[in-house]
Amino acid sequence: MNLSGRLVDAFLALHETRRFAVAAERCHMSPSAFSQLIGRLEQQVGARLFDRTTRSVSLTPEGEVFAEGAQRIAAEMRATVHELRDRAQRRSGRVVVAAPPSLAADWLPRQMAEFRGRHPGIDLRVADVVADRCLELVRRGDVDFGLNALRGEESEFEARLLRDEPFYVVCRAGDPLAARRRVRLQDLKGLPCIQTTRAGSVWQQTQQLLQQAGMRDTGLEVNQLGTLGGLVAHGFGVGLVPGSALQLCQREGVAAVPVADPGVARPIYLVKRRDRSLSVAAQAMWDQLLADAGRPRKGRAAAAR
Amino acid sequence: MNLSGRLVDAFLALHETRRFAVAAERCHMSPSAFSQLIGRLEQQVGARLFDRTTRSVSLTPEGEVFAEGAQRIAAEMRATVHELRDRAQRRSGRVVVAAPPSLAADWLPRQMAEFRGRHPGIDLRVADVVADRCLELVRRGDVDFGLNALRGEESEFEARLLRDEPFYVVCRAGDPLAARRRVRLQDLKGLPCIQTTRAGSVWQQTQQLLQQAGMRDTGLEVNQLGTLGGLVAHGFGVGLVPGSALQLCQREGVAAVPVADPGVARPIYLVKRRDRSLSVAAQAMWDQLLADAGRPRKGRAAAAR
DNA sequence: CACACTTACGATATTCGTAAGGATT
DNA sequence: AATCCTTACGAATATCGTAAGTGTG
Repeated sequence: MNLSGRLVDAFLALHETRRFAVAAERCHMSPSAFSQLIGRLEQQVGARLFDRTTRSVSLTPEGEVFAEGAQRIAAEMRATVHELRDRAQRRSGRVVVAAPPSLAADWLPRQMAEFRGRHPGIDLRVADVVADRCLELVRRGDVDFGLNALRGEESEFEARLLRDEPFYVVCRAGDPLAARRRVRLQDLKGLPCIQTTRAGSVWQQTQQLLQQAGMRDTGLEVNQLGTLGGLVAHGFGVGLVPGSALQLCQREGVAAVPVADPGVARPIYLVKRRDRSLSVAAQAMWDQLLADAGRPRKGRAAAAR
Repeated sequence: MNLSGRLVDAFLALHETRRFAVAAERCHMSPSAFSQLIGRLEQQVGARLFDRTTRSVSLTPEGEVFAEGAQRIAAEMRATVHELRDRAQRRSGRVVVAAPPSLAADWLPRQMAEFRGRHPGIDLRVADVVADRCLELVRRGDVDFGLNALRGEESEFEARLLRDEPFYVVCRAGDPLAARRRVRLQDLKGLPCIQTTRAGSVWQQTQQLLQQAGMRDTGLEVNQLGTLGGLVAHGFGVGLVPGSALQLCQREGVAAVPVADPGVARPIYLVKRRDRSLSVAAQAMWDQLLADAGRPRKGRAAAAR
């Protein structure tokens, strides 16, 4: 017993047209092949489905029973295949990406807008989370992939470096540092430092840098970069933030200067579960992000002013 | 694009077992063939459905989408095919037969009981109607076939003679006729006659006979044969009824004597629509009735007493 | 190197189309 | 005689199994 979509379609075609010849044509077949096909169908279901004389074709009582099932089967098949085709063609689907607040503030939305232009049918979502939760979301499958400074366990996650973000010192506009085109870590020695939350990747990375640089710990630790900007503006200290986060703390009276030391940068990885492949939609987004990273960098990260 | 039941089953098997080899065996195939089959499926739906390394097999996001549809499709197919198989095997179905009150009173129920014994799953119904409505029910498809003294239009109906029923004269037990083993029409001359309803086949046939015999019209016309029995018992006249109807008018003080004239009989036809075939269930009943008619007649129609 | 899926390729089975056959009007 | 479905039969296609190949742990 093996019903095939073609068998069902043929049945329905004959049911509707009540003509072998017409139904055969609709199914792109010769009348002969079509007749044999109906014969096979009847044999497979074990009952005659059509009463046929040369004059008329009509359903037997069993045929009527089958017709109802056939319609449901055909509908399910159509729906399922279409759904899948749509996803494969990127005409539908959903992509959920986890990203740190810095990237979620501007760069990622820009990417999403571009993606939406290309694939209007795909539903886009973003989970803006601190680094700590990013890998967790990826692991649980709550997001398709994540943008993160940590690439996770090699065995569990698959990561691709998207780019390295330079760090910036955020200080008061009046600060001597603000006049410089770039600074080095050693220049920061003894300066009061405002930290971001420990859950974020920035803290996890800058913690080392601050100690290397010998900066002074103010004890201030903010969850939102906007808060950092405010504290800096009012003289509580300086901050060390990656380029993409600049916009969030930039404001009147605040300046930013890139840190020039080689190797001082925040990597941004695309991270996915190693054991699961991306949906077609997610893969398209992943590819786009990667392609963008490969493009010659335009004036990203509103350069220091 | 052509989904087949096998393809869907294979998909589900692999989904459940997560092993090509095991799933292949469950589908009675070599691992190789199974692999190719999954490959074809993926090609047909246009998306990769499984992530497979030699170590593990799991669904892709598209595979998960497909899995839901596949389960519905498989369920529909199973249900539809089973339903049809059951009907073809006479394990389910329904038969509705139209019959005149006389046959519906005893003979038909007996046949139905026998049929039910053979095919307990088949739902049996009977429409006990006068001859006038019988063909109408058959025409409208309200019944699968009818038992009737009229065979209907040759072009519209297909009829098979089931048997010829002899007529009986129903009279008071004290009547001189009651003592005879059989009578002839000529013996009835001048006797007061009680008729059955004009809508029934009995009236339609006996009307002629009564005139031939020269009986006297009492003006009495009953709908129920029981009424006829009552009228006869109380001396209102005699009745002329077919064998199968005897039981309905038989009672204390009433006797019945067969009419011996050759050719004086009521034919009982099985009648169906010519342009529609019977359901498997109905055909089985039809065949049984026909077979019974062919069997040597046992003491049907509680002989005259 | 052992296991599990895939690919190659010849064998087999289905399915198709052309053409002849049969039935109905 | 015309129309429409079915059967016959060789051809094309699809599917299968054996066996070799490939990648992973």
